[in-house]
Amino acid sequence: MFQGEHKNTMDGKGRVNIPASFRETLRTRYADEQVIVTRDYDGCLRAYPPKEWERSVLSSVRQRDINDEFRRSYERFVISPAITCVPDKQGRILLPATLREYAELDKTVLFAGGASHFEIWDIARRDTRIKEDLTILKKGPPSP
Amino acid sequence: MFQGEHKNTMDGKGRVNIPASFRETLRTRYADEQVIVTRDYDGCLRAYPPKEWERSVLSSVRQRDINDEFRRSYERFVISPAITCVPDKQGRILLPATLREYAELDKTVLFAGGASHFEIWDIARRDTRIKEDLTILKKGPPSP
DNA sequence: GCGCAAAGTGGGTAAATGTGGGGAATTATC
DNA sequence: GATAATTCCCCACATTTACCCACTTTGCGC
Repeated sequence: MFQGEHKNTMDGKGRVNIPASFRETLRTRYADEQVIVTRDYDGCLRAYPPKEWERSVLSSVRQRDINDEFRRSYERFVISPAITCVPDKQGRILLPATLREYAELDKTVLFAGGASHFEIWDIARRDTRIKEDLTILKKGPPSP
Repeated sequence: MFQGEHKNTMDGKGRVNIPASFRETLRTRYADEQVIVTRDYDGCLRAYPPKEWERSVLSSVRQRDINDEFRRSYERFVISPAITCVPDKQGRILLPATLREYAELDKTVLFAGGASHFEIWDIARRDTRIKEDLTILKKGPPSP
């Protein structure tokens, strides 16, 4: 389980440290170090352990018809920019320029745990997003 | 597996470097260097390792009747402009003028990984396309 | 507080990757 | 057949990445 929010700083080379607790989860629960990072359509990046990537992303998209509009968009937007990141000796990953630009990451980035994945945010973006979420939540869930 | 998005620049002669990770995939997974490049009907180019070209393009089209309208269009549009590209010593391929013009490639081009092929895009075209994809994705998947 | 270990940050250097261009060989054009 | 254009095959250089080491900061024990 990836949980909690952690701020780490990205250096000039585009390297960021994965929070130790997330690395711990990767080791113990997935017997793996690497993660698959891609963009999320809320403006952040998402990282999955390879098993989860296969289980919750690839396999679900494959159930759709190959010419399905949603599937094609999803593949272009989510699948194709995905890259496998292997942490270096210090536990850092190098985020490729294209993903960094998309998520507007600069110095301080925020790692946010999800159940079986985690997100990587630019702080400012996350803040505005959280505010939006708050108003959505206060309205309450849709009736049905 | 071809994965990730990579920006490379095409020089005045029409040469572009294939991203190193794609070349790596070609070597290790296909024991080959060359790729077959053709047009895709989303406005970009598509490159296949020869084996995949045979497996996922040629063989599937051959299953259609030779007088089938779709097959005839497909052959004219996709099969016939295809050319085999062999990387030079630096790992670059020379894209023929006709394909370059079709995809409106000029300076900076984007290589986007697919499962068993990759695409070559003009950045601006890809961006507008991605924006469309984003609105499709935010609407959520169709009810199945 | 003090000390230790773990976590996080920064930078140097060699290798790998990407870019540009010259000139010979080949092909096209008239 | 001569000339122009294109392609191929080198070499040289710039940029980026991988790998290593060292330092600072944080958390936690006594």
